[in-house]
Amino acid sequence: MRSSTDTEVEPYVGVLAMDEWESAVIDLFLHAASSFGLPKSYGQIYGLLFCRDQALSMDEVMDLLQISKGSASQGLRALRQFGAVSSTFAPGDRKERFVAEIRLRKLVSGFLREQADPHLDKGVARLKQIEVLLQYSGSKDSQIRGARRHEILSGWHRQMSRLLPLVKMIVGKSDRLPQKNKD
Amino acid sequence: MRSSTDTEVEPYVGVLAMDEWESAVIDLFLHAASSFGLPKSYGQIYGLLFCRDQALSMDEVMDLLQISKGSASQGLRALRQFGAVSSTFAPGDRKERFVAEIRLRKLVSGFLREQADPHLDKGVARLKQIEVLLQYSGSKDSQIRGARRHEILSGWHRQMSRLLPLVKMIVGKSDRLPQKNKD
DNA sequence: CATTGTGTTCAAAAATTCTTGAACCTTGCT
DNA sequence: AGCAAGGTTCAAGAATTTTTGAACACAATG
Repeated sequence: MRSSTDTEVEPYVGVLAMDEWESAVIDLFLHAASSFGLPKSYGQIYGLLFCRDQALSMDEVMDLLQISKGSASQGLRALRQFGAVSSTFAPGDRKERFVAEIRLRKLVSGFLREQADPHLDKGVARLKQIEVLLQYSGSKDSQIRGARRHEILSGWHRQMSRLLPLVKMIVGKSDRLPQKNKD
Repeated sequence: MRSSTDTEVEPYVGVLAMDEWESAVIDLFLHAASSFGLPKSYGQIYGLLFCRDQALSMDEVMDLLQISKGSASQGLRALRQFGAVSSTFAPGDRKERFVAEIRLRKLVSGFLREQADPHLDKGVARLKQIEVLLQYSGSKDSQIRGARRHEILSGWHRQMSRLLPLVKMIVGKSDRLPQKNKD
């Protein structure tokens, strides 16, 4: 009574349905994702997994969220990269199943690792590049001005480099809730 | 020797030219902007102003950056909103002139104020909405699961609300460089 | 070793976001 | 009031990003 080729003549909310509150949570993460500059589908996928107690397969994600295979595959891969979902292979089953990471510390540090750290690294290279160009600079005046700007940027870079680890620390404090904490 | 209707038959890098290091700085901010989810033109405009000692008019920004009137206008408005640029009216001149805010603390707090704070506020509303939907929820089981998720999200929200002011504080510390500091 | 179940890739389509520029305000000047 | 300079708006076009789905790869199974 739940073959997956059910029909396509009607709205088809999926054989596997969601509660309204789940849709609201998914919507919340959809908006959160796009405000972080991530594709909306990433947010949806994370949101769905966040709501569920048991791990879901890619098929279930596609079905519940009504998204394509490609989106599901790419989204799950990216989320795993961030450390926002982890996967398990149920013994005796070929399907990979996914669960959401719900420890804020892990989410934040994964996000920073993937998004902020690379930028800081590229920043170093860019600062060096500016330093080089400064030599060729037109007037002496411009050279001095450029040197000042370079100092400022270096200072900013240094501060950001200090801030990020601090954020990772702070967010970790008192992460646990009254509920069970499988750490 | 520097009329603004000069020619349009050649590449036209602008009568007002930039040094190479300035282009590199502008490029740096262009990338930074898009990694913050802001339009690239915002980054370019900020970068240009960041490089300069004297305030620039909108015309000069358009000319140097080769961007349209609309982009310049909107970009400058948005940057002012963030507190990333400020404008002055030179006495006896109708043109508005712009300078970049160089203090990292100001930049960060402006960004957080415009981007993060609104999200936290909307978050409160969303949490309430979820709480409501929870009542209608299908099974008792789903209701309990939903209540747990609601708790988790509330905890996250609380932590983020604590973190942001802290970040604003931390970035402010030792903002000044060897150079003069007009604070 | 052909087949089936699972998941990945990637070019093309769809959706979204950014930029442009012409029309339109507003203000100050004569 | 008429005019011109300075700036804003916003619909349309351009550019970019996201999603899709069909083709592909891989491994386990009969």
